Amino acid sequence: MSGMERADAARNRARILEAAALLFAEKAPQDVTMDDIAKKAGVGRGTLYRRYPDRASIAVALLDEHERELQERLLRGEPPLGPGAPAAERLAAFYAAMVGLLEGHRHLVLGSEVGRSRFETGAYGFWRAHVRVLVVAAGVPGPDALVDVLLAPLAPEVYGYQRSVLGLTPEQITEALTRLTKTLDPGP
Amino acid sequence: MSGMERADAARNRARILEAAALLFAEKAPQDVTMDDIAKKAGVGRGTLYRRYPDRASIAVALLDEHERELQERLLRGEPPLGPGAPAAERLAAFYAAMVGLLEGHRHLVLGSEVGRSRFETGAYGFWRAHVRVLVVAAGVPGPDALVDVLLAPLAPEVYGYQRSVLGLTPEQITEALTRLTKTLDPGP
DNA sequence: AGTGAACCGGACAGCGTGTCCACATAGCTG
DNA sequence: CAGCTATGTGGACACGCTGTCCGGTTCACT
Repeated sequence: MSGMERADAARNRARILEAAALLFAEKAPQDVTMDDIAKKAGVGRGTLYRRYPDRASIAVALLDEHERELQERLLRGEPPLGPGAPAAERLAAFYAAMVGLLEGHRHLVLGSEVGRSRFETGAYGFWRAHVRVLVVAAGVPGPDALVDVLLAPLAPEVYGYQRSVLGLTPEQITEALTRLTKTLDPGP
Repeated sequence: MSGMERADAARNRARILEAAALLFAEKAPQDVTMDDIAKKAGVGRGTLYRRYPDRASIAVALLDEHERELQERLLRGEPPLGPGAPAAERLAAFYAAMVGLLEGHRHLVLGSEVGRSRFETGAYGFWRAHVRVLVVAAGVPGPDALVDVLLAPLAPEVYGYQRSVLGLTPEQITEALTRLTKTLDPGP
């Protein structure tokens, strides 16, 4: 069958992912070369390129399950993250959850954006759709422009700068983000 | 004297800047190679590298005067951009001015960030200091984290995505940004 | 076991970067 | 105006990374 993956292929995929995770953890994404990954995983370049055309796809694969879990909770989890709470509270909960995600997997998120921009990743589309629903629910006029504005501070470069250079804590950042929910209040 | 620039050097600097401006205008920053610029300017690679170690420095040089002008107006211009108006209004004026800058020189701003991140550029430090003053003036507790959050939507990638992919107008984007000034309102 | 298909891995060519140095030229000096 | 020196110039060079390609190998099924 074409849907079945051969045993050796599966084993190599696992080794690649494991090696990539280690490398992404120890140095900046743009300094991790495809050669490094192949070397550390003990496979040849061709094998690596067969499945993953670039670094980004590897990081995406590593990130996938974590993002999936959060996406699931947004869609069907308990309020305030899931449906049922007021838009502003859901947005605040989303921010807190995203800070958690960034804190745990910053290098991976950063790695998933090498070469292409974050807007081209599938995940951005999901976050965008989610926040858009909240903005619309709050009755904000012209919601489209606001969505990306609200999502912008979650760019990994911004978070990394705040954490590593400025030395801010996740709590401080979350608090500042929570302040953004004021934009959903009815107003002029 | 060591402070004096030789005439031929000055002429070549002008040719390099002119060539780079044309190239940045016609294609994406990462597709403009140092070779392209040297070729178009009619100088050798060595000459190019002598003054500008990378693409970013060239874009910064091109951007310099535009940013300087805005910085001047922020410091000493008329309210609401300059001093004298309430913090929220000054922030709104700053956003509007930055949209103008991005709209006019998006490729340059983008180009000034190849390789390094925008936080390392001198300009970011200036915008940061300015917004920080406004946030502090508004009496927001824990201002530091909020500053970068407020600055994040001005990242050229975000603006470019909103304009080119989403098809939003500068006015729509400015309006959404203006909504962010609500974060300066006194609150819980 | 035998067979076809999928998979593996290293070699290869192309591209961009950044450095280096022999040569040329500007601008000072007598 | 001619000689001198520091500065500027330009192209050749070596290196590292990318992405592709193909001969050989291994798996899974019969």
